[in-house]
Amino acid sequence: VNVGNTLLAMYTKCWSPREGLFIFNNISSHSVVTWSALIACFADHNYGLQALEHFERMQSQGITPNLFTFSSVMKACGSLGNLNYSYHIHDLFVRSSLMPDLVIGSTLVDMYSKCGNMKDARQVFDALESRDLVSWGALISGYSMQEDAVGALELFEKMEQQDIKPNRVILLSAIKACGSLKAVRKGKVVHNHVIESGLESDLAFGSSLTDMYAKCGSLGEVCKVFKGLQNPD
RNA sequence: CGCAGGACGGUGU
Repeated sequence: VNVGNTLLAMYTKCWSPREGLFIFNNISSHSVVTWSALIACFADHNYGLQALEHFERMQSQGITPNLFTFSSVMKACGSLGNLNYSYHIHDLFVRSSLMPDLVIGSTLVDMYSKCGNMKDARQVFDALESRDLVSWGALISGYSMQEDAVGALELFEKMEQQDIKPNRVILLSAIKACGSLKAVRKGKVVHNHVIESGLESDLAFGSSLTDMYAKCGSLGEVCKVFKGLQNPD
């Protein structure tokens, strides 16, 4: 069977690593696109080691990684929590002379966060030339995952100051941080963002808000969330 | 003209 790059590219996310590898093995000629698609497939399914292995193999075939390759390998480093390889891939990227884009930027932030290295995550974030909600979200949920609720809320407030509207992912992390800090006042502010964004009916917020208010000891607010009441004022 | 890469909460296991 010979499957074209286009087909490979189209369905990467639907395939298990097993299927992805099978398809890859049945393609007669490989390019950076087919290699990257395979590595992305591994990375997506938390097969970090296989992603790194195949990245090494790709390089040994003399194929030069592109932005797609790098972002997938960085994602694999994050899921493995492999800080050494993270430094390695970051270094390779810098020396590649590829121009970093938004995806690379937030992937790096996420990679260092998942390795537990918030210092580098923050440094990358601060150095980004442009940021979108994913970049912000990667760092905020990084702080949140590392149980640095203060860091998460500080960043959230920085967003508010810049009038950047938080999205679902960011709000979820902020709510979690408010719960850890028992910051009920801030929690209500975040709750208002949720309402303004029309996300109250999202079931994820029901349980996160309930958890947050419960940790804050605000049982009245818990009831309101349950009844799906809007904030009167 | 399509076409491969990025952040995900609570609970339980």
